[in-house]
Amino acid sequence: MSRTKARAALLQELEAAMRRSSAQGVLYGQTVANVAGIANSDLECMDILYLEGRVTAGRLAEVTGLTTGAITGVVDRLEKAGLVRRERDEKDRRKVYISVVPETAMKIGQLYVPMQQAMEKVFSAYSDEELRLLLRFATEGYKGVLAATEALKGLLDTPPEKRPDLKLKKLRR
Amino acid sequence: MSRTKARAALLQELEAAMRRSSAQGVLYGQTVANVAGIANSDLECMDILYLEGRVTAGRLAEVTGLTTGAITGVVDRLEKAGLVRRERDEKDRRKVYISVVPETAMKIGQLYVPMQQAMEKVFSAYSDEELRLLLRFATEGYKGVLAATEALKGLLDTPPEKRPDLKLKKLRR
DNA sequence: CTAAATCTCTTAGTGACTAAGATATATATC
DNA sequence: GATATATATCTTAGTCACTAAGAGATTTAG
Repeated sequence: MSRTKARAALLQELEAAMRRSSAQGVLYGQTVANVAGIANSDLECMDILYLEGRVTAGRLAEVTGLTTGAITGVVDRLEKAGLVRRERDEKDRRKVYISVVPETAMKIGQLYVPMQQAMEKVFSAYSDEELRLLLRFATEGYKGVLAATEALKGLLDTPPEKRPDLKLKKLRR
Repeated sequence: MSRTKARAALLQELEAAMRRSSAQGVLYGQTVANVAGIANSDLECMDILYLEGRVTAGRLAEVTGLTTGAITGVVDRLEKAGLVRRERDEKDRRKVYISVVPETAMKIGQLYVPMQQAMEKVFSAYSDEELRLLLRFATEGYKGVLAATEALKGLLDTPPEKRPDLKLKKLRR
């Protein structure tokens, strides 16, 4: 087997492995939402709030791909559960900032403990240098996926009949 | 800063980076489902079928965490779209095997091309040895997440009042 | 042969979503 | 400063995928 062929096989295995683990990651998230008793998108928004800090309702819609109307519902539910707070922007009173209530949100955070422990255990087998490689990959991978998402969204804006031969019409509900 | 503290910081960064990229992965999947015009769970099932091959309806329910009733709906929609076929098991006629229709499912596969291209580009910057490290990590990470999911599911089966101090009752709808 | 178990499907009801438009506030133009 | 347009969120009506419960079909155990 040639050297390049070995690499191709490696890449394919890698793709499958990543697909599998990311699928399992999705299932973990679903389980968290289930245990917490909140909807999946609600948890997704909590995650965004955790990563981005205080964000506007519109920004949540933008990032999640939900309509602003749906976000109103998400925030209503999260607010009722005491997980977030609505705060009107004093400078631009149309805007509503959503921020987490740390004391309550902590309880959600605890549901990630099994995951963190599992990952710590995995990480413990790697040297600092190896971890830096993984970090580099995660960072670059994120950018790649982000770009790919934008590319794919581009297809949505292209009128269906002009899309490059996917012929998806028959698949639509 | 001590050596262990540096590592702790590295681990934290790594966790954030992985969280971000996996969240973006979820969004990519949502976009695929959107462009294809199928529901999110329908796509998830297509993914499972791709990874596991021909599986029973019950197995789909098990892996996705949906009820068997919901799976009936998923398979109905996928079958109507021509993406899968139902096949009764001749040996045990209660079972229904679901298998993809390759010619049609290919069209869904094409929606992953932007992602594959992005990842190829990322991978191209790594040596074979580095890729092997990534593969090892993806494989171990999968096992870790799988175990963590099971651990978390365990909480669901524990009666709420016996759960280790999460006090989630107030969060339930 | 009967009872229990297993696997999928059906039904009724619920909840989260979209599309469209209402409301409130901000910015631009005259 | 008044009017028109733009922006940000919320409301409403309708839709679709989900769950819970149980029915139907088949297999396995006694």
